[in-house]
Amino acid sequence: MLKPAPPTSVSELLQRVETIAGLTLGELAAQYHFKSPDDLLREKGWPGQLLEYVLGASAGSKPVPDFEHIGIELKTLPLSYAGKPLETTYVSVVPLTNLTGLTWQSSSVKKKLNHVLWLPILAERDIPPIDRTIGTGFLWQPDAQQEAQLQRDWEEQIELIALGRVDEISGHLGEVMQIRPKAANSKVLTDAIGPRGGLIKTLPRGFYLKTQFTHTILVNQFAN
DNA sequence: TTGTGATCATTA
DNA sequence: TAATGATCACAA
Repeated sequence: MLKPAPPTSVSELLQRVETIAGLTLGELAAQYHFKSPDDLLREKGWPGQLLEYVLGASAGSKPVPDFEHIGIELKTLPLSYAGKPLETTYVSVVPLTNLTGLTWQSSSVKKKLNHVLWLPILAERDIPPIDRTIGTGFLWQPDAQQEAQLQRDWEEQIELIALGRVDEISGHLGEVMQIRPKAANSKVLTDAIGPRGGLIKTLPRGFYLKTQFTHTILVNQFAN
């Protein structure tokens, strides 16, 4: 099959999502002649890349939503047999310099999470990647409470960074969204504000949604 | 080199 | 066993 064109409307995207619900990742990959690794030790991003391809998301790493025309971000959500998220969800890189004037409203997190297409995958670790089943995808936008939680976590941790205290941040901070390393390995360094106001070198970081938060999104969705 | 797609694997 | 810190492939 040819590479699918980007969906031109939300309803078209949702139709495609319905079509793939219930298939395994391996079945989908075979249909589109997409590679199928035996494990994810070296291709951790494979589920997301396969789904992006099949649903017609813009390829590559651009600072725009996956479905640019309709402003929707695609996120796969790996679930246990019990239906709980197995992993945190990466959102975006954490800015560590040039924070002056940066606000929640103008933040990358706010933009990224404005409109998300969640695609649950039954992805317990004892299931080989190709046998993992795609669930029912659904659109989500943060409600007032969720946005308030995200904003509080963002502001609290960005303030620490602005104060030059990035090295005091670890994954335990944040009620629903944490900051953790996001790099090729622990030797990668980038600029950040230091305790005396100058620049220091530190590990690149990313914002991640905690599993408790994505689980709540899931429960709300399938309760309605 | 940096950002996007994430999961791996050791620690607590 | 959940969560934090570490890691991998690829594109631009």
